[in-house]
Amino acid sequence: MGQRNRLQYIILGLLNQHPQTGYDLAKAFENEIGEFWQAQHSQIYPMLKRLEAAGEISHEDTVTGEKLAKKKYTLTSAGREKLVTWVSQPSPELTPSKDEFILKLYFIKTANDPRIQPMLREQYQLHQSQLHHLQQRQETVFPNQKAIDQAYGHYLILDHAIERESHYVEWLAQYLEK
Amino acid sequence: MGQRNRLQYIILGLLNQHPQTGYDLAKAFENEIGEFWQAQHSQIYPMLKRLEAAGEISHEDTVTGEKLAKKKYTLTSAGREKLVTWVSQPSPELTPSKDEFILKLYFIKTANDPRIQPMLREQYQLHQSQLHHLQQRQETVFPNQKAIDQAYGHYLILDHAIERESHYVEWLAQYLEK
DNA sequence: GTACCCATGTAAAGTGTTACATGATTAC
DNA sequence: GTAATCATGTAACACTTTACATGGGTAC
Repeated sequence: MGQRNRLQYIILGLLNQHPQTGYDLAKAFENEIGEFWQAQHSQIYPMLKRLEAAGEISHEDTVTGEKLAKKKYTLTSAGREKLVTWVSQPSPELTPSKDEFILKLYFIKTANDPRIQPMLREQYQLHQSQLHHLQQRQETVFPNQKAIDQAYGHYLILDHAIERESHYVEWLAQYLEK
Repeated sequence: MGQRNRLQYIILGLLNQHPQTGYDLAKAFENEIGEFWQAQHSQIYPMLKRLEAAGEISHEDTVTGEKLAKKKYTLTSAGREKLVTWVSQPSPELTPSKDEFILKLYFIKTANDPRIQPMLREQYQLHQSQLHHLQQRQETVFPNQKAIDQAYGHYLILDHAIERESHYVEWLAQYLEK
């Protein structure tokens, strides 16, 4: 990963939805898109500066209350163009993934090793609760067809995340002893 | 990711299966376990030095042909202990994943955007061919029950990878227009 | 008044990729 | 002989996380 600087495009994409602050972006990386990309604020703020220096975004200071200064960032037309180009480009590479639990299983040689079942149970609970969480979010964010139509992309990735978790849970259950 | 130095444990786990060279390890990160962890030789060789300095592995020089020197690494008892501890430890965190294609979908707002179908088709082909590749590997590596019993962990992770790809493909197909 | 969240930033350290470098062996 | 693969290593750079640092706003 890395070195292709995908983060910049994701920030452009998020800002294209509506102008937001760095703090808002950091929240988005925990919620809406957290299933498929992560970034901390320490990575976001410098990137916003870079994008602004490159003329792809601009900011407006807004003041809440006494003097809390926020920087609300917006795409420039150059930024919007760059975003469109990125989205239109093919993504011909499989996403590498790193799953520590699955690897631990790999290092267990025999099917009757007593460590397997507790490990499976732990992961089952972990993914089951994540699945519930995602399903609840789907119910609240997309209660009807209209909500889906208005944020189709968001619907797609949430649906994908739910499918992924649900099959992970099924796979675990298959090897769980009753 | 990072900062927990998982790579060291994976190397210990691989060496525990049988003594190997850094080159062999690099190959393993492309093949057997490439679905769930990746590392280049530039990361592996320094790690081998670190592990050896820490007394967790040791190496033996072997010479093939005229003077090709290989370093075959083996676990020490300290290394084996460290590996067992790691495997026995819980893995209570969900694996973060980064999927550029899914994110691009997120930035497309409407279901009838003309970019969606070509993107889905591209990913369909990509994951379909990956699925075939994994299925073929399963057939050749695990032709019978005996092979499964002898490398149960390997069987599990290959099975998991196949399930994952196969559901990814199904998910894509669901949104593909005929 | 205090705990929690909003809000922005920088520094340090760790992890990972690409490129640089070199040489031996094997299959054609 | 030459291309592909085996084999080992370092350097530079890019990316990511954790920690350091600061201050305002809001709910109890």
